[in-house]
Amino acid sequence: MSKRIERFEPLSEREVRGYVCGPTPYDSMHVGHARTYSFFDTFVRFLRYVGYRVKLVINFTDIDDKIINRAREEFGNDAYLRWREIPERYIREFFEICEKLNIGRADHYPKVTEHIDDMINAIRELVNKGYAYVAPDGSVYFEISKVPDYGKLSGQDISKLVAGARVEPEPGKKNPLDFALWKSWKPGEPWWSTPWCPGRPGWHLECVVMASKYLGVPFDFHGGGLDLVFPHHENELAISYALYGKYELARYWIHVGLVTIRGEKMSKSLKNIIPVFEVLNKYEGESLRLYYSMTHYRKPLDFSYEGLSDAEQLLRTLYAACDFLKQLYKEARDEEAQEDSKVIEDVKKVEEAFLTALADDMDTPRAVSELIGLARIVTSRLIYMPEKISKETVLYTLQVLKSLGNILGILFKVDIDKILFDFIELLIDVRQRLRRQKMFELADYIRDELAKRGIIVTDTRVRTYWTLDRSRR
RNA sequence: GCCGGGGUGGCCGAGCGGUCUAAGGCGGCGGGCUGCAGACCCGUUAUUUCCCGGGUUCGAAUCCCGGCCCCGGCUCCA
Repeated sequence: MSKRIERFEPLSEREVRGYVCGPTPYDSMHVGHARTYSFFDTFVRFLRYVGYRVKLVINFTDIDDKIINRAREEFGNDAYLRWREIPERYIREFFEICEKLNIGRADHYPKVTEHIDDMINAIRELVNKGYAYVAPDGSVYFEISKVPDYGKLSGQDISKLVAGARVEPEPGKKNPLDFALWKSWKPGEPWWSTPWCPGRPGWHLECVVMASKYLGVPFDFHGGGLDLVFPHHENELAISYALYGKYELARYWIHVGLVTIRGEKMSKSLKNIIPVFEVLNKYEGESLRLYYSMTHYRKPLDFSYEGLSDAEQLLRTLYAACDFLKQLYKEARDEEAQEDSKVIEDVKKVEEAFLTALADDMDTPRAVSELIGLARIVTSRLIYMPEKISKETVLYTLQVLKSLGNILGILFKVDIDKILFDFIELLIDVRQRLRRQKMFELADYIRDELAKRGIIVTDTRVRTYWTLDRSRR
């Protein structure tokens, strides 16, 4: 609310409760949606890493104009009977994409259609308290002028908003800015019955109702895309003020910057929307995940495949470091060694810097660069001195690399099946023997054939290291 | 019109009053390692500089004022 970066202090000592505005499942998720959910997943992982219990709720607005329209397009006159297929399909897709992007499960995924009664009760209360009124057609509107601070969250001045070009006054509204809590039924639309009229819920109210049901009010953070600040979150805040008497639905509001394409916002009219599945046809979700982390969450992210390829390559470097460590482990000493304390100290420094970066308004780009620094320690120093470090130090380094990567939602495919690992090691050993006997043709053959299978071999003066390319599809 | 967010190297992107002779990545260049190769390693790649013009300060990319430009929001929006 202050428009400033504030120190994050949860309402309760050990637990953080958060609500993220989920999708309206009427179409495929695009790279902008995925950015938002990826960010909050990283945020939650970070909070957990530093010791909080986190309760996260992400909702589905599964009844809405856009869903009805989509159903009409697809099913024509059957839309009335089959509209539920639309949200079902896209909610399924949402979860598939979350899985590919390694976005962890929230604690609850409430749906509007499963909370109609709660919403009706809330509307009744709002009407009784005088914050809402019933229009002649039975629709119920929220009266924003009853909320003194309306506009504070988004920094809007209501007197100026009225003049806004895009406000299309609806009959029955006292003020064009009043918004529908309940929309009266029109032919062909789904409906639920209420004391006012058959119809369906409007946008905004559901988030307040469901957040309060699953988290209580106020809760710690409320998030979503930047485009939700106005009117959505402003209206949520107004509703919660009316309902709970406090102009504070959530302690902190976190809004993720929008994704642009060549500097412009993705939109249907510009036909520049990039659905997540399109990206996932060419890249691993993990690469996209890292790509997101390379831009600070509050900044706009100008999506490009070039940038994504950069991220993919970085990810290879990170995995190479992990794989090298596992091979290094075999060569490292059993007992404590000369360089151990120095290495451990350096690794700890990186870990600290990484966490400091995230504690500073979730500076993931800085965190990424720290993580790369850690990979560099491995690929430029450690692999050349197996005799100077202990197995324990190698394991420790690997564990830090993995767990820091895990906060960013990456490096979750480090483990390699033991049989595969041993098998590759065997081939590497055979190739080494061939090289020693100057049978380079055969040695190169092995290297090439391994490369075709995504195993990249690197000869160094101490050992031949190899890495599995996880970005291959 | 009103309200936000921005403008940093060839590109992406950190930095938010001194440690900036500007992190990190990509790309370029040079080299190393190697039998060769590399998605390996090292070095180098902004140096009258951080959109422009003023100002504050011992000191500014970082703060203030004034411009210019870009993007977004103003009931479809993550």
